[in-house]
Amino acid sequence: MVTAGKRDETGAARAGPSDTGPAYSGTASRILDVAEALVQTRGFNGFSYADVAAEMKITKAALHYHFAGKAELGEALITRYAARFAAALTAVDCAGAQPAAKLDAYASLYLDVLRNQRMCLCGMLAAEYQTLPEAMRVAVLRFFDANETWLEEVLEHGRAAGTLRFEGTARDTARTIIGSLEGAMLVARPYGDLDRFKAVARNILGTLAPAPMVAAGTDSA
Amino acid sequence: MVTAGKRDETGAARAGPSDTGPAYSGTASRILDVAEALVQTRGFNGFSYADVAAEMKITKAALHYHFAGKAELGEALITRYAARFAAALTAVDCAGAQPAAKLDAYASLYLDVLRNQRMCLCGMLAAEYQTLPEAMRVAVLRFFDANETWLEEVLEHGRAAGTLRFEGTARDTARTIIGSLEGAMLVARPYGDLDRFKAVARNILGTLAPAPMVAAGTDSA
DNA sequence: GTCTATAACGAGATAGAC
DNA sequence: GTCTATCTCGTTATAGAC
Repeated sequence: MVTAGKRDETGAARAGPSDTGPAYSGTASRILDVAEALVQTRGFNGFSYADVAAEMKITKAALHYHFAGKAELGEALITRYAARFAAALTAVDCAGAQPAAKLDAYASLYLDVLRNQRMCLCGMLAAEYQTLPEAMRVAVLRFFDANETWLEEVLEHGRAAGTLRFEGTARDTARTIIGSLEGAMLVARPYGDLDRFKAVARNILGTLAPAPMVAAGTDSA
Repeated sequence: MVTAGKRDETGAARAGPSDTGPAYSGTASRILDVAEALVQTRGFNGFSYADVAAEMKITKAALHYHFAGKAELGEALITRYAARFAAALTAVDCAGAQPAAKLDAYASLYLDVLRNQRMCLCGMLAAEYQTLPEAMRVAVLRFFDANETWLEEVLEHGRAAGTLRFEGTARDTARTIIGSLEGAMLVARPYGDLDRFKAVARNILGTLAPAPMVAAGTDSA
């Protein structure tokens, strides 16, 4: 599936105690880092092997050794990104905070991406969806599904505990959160304005809980 | 709204009594139609002159006669799209409905785009922003600015009349609406699921007014 | 694991005929 | 206003040396 030619020659890159996904060699891992940054800023159709090779100071041919083609590289990018995101959500769960605080933490993940002047990888790929190879399409949808599932559970727990209030289903509310935060990133990034994102996140999450959300410096609520 | 069908080359394409923007020749207008559809579905970096020429059954060279380069074509696309969108908003204003109904109409404009399995032109370009020529960048931001200004006024009027309720500034709320609807389109399109968009729109607009919104056939909420 | 070299193709763009 | 023909460049990808 991922076409990492060989395994690590040294230690490989591991995340932690729970092993998620394939481990890439140091070079393959760095290729993914560079490609990821390029896709998140320029889009999958807006970068080339030449771009990655130039930034890494290796040749295009070397890239093909690690990832047979752009499609395989793209697939690996999503898989790694999704695994990292899932790990971040698990970390939030393990912190054992209240549902409302979990939603704040969720929004903070988006904010961190935007801080690096990047778009969410899968949000970017969602825009280019029609041009993507099938394997990438499937992976993109799975990413959103995973987000939805996690949010749904947080929302249900919050509603059961009485700390979150919302109309309609938890699923629709989860989809609203995902869509709104993705869109907030999409629009805020061209303006280079973090506050634009924060204002939307505050508005969205603010309707779910009485307490102020997301790095709320001004406590007008 | 958004993207009319085909016009004959003798009549040129006019919107109505109030003339907005430059009038294109029949051919130029059809080029814009085809290119618009391609950008909205595949992105600016996901289509080529060859694609347009093929669909129109003319040659690439003919395209260059009407639009010197891809940058100029892109600029013309945004300008026309923004003018059409502005005209649609003016039409909503002239209908003289209540603020809440205007917001519904606004969301319907997005829904119509999604119905054609397209992304908002400027939402798509926002994703590709970093790769766009300067003139296109400016035009994209102006589109969002115009949306924001219009929504801001609707929101202010609604709040003054007591038919809309929201916390914070009208500007931040306007930005929330834009971001949320753009993001809802972005995510709903890959799933090919209109309901996904509707659910988000209902949730977002529902927090602003007591009445159900957006083509709410079932008022069970 | 990385290189040189190159194939094979498509991109945006131009010149000049009709 | 559209054509044929061509140019130049960048793209993905492969073969084979080191």
